[in-house]
Amino acid sequence: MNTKEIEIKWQKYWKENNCFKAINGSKKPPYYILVEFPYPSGAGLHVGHVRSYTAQDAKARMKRLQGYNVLYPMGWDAFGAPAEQYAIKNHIHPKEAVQANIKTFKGQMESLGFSFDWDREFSTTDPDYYKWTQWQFLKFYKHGMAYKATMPVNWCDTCKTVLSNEDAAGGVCERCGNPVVQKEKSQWMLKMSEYSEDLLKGLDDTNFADRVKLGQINWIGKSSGVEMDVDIVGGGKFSVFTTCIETVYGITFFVIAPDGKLVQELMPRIENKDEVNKYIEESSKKSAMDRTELNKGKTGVEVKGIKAINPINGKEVPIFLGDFVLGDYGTGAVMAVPAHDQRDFEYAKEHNLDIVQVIEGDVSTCALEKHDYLGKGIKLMNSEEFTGMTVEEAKEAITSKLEKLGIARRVNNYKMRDWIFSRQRFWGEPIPMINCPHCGWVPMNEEDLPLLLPDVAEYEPTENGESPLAKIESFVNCKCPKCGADAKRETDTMPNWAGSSWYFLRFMDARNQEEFASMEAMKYWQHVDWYNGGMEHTARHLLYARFWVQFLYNIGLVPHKEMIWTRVSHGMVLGSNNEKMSKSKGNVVNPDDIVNEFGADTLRLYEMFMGDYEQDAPWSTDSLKGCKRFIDKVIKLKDIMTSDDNYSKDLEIIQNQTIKKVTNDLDNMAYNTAVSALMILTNKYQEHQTITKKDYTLLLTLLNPIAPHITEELNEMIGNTPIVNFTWPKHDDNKIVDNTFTLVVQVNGKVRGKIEVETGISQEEIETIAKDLDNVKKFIEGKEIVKTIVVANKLVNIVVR
RNA sequence: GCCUCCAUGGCGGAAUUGGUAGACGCGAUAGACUCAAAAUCUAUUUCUAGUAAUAGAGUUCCGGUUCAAGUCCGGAUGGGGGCACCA
Repeated sequence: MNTKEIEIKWQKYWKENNCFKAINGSKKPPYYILVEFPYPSGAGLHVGHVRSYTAQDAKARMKRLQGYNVLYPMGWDAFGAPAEQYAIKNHIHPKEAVQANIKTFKGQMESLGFSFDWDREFSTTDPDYYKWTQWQFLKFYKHGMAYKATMPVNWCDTCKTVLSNEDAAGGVCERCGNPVVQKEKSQWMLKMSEYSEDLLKGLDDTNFADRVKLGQINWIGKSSGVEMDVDIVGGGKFSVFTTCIETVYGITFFVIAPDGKLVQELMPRIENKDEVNKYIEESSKKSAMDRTELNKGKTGVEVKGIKAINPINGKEVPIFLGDFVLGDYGTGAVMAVPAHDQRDFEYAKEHNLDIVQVIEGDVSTCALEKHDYLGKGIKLMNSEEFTGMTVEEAKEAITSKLEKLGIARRVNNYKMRDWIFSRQRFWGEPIPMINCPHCGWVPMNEEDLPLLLPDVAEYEPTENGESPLAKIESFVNCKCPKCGADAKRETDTMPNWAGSSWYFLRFMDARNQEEFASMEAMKYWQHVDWYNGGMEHTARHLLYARFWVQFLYNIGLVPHKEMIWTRVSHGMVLGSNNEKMSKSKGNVVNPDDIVNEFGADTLRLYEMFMGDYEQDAPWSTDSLKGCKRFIDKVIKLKDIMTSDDNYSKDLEIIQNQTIKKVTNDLDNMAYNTAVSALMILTNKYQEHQTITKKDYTLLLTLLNPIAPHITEELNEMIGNTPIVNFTWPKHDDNKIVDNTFTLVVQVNGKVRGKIEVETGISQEEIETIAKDLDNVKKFIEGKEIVKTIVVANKLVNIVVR
């Protein structure tokens, strides 16, 4: 059989008959299946894409046969640094590169027969789409959720560009190898931290797996503690946050951030200015992650001439600069209790500082930390009136006392920070803000959107790190929408995350020219039922998207606070050497080659069969061939088919078991076992010598979601109407259990015999049969039977002594 | 460093959630068909001993709970993912 011809034939049939069109407002129950839309890179579709798209495609195809109005859309996440880099390197406008790449991707997807509703396709780079991304940014701004702030960025002075932490790893620029410095930049920020609590609570309204929820919870990073004011000798004060206020008597120094405001305020009074400035200079070269690593957290320098006062006992203690404290996180200062915090302990040893123990236990070699002492009834020491209280009592009593003194407050602290929303890049959505010399920052009028990216070829980086847009005068110069004066546009663009934070809403109503999506459409679809994507996106992308949706909900623009119900993450397809596929390693498999040589159905089937969907799996062409062999077996079954239009009676049980298994497995993303069940059914059919038309049709139907082309073709050849119009089969619970089962007989938990017995046999009968087995007798003879445990329809365990 | 997930034959993996470890597939070995090869079909395939029945060992390692542990608990080792400008 010519797979290529069959594939093209059915792909054409599906397209011409609008088989996969989702209808807004349909009477059928809605079912929204989503895969993360890809970034259309020049490399073309990856076999990893094929894995997740096939998985969701199989689910979509089954759900349609089950009577659902299925929305399975596809689009393009095409803004971002890679497209810009590609453009600079190849002297091609990113717009053109993206268009060409999308064409390739789409052709590849079509060749694999994915049942996307292409009528809803869009790219985040379409003005029709980013108009609404900009419109939503204006909503953030108008509701006080967007603001400008000065933030440090990784800067490469050679490449004249801002770098990600990844590209700046180890303090050197990934591209040119020169040292990376920290540079202050004025950036647009979204007040995501305001949503910390809501984003935590919202998880209750989702069906995410526990580990996905945990990822979100940890990212938000809530901790309850105390914020305490600390006076400086000779005037001034700062505050610190701690979750361990019970150790307050153990403070022997404070550490403040080298990049914070406080050190600058204190500068005139600092005696060792040169030393301090040198340290500030050094730490500005390190990224946040390098700074906070525990084993590197011991560098620091004392701020001489200035002491802080421990508010609980009035003791004067030194202040240090330490780069493990970040200026833009928390209060930019921490209290240090070396006896009860390992990092402080090591810091104290390194800098010869006092260690004062305030909780009972051994602190001679390392700190006694909170996980060592909490919840164990351990008592305080060296803590004035609190000495002798348990840690838990003291926590409360000390907090109350400090509160009464008016120098401390109970607060919740969140790790999650505001979202840095500016990028100094060309290839992103322009931020629709105008800086007027008289009015300050003024939002564009909504009716003037979209603010188009200028259609010029000047996207190379600027000398000073401004966005390439800053060089384009026709873009920059404009009139203030408020007063009409000459003004200048914001030249930063949005991060790639912006467009992907709400695209799933647009798919619900993709051609709407009046709104980003109508409330009616969003109410009809309700939410994304299954959202599939990569592991690497389960924390941040999902959090950004949830934040965006919650904001839109709060201003009345979407119907629910959470618009994504279930999130699943697929494992990667690795190269056959078990490493990530990459050109440099030469282990890349191109899906086109596989489709041409083995057919789309074989590739789809193999990728579903290769392993647990949520785990990484290495590519194996041998295993792929095994899947081809399976499809050939299914084709050959046609030769033993009779025209009998009933099911074979003796295949009833295995058939009903397979229906149940495949249906459940497709629902639960257990594709590898669904395929395995179909292989077992096929093997049974083969042994059976003849099968009826009905038997064969059932197999083709169950296999159809995974291998749609060949099953449609075979189904047509045996005279049926297309499977795409079928109703999905249902199993009969009365026909999945055999009337006998294999009873497993154990003695002391070890299997000593197996015997075929009737289903539903009584406990007494089972015991009698079990004890009568020769091999069992050997092991129980002359021993006392302590007890006998029977598991219904499964096993019996005789415990002897 | 912090958070998190994972670890089962020669290989990919399965195990109804505490109840037969190794389903299904690959590979390998032997046989059938063939002048031959490929394809296909049949049989065997966790390890050790045994012709076999069967016995012993066995799910990264150490320990625990239980009649029963791949599954639950404690600890260790190794690997993947995330850590805020790659997406």
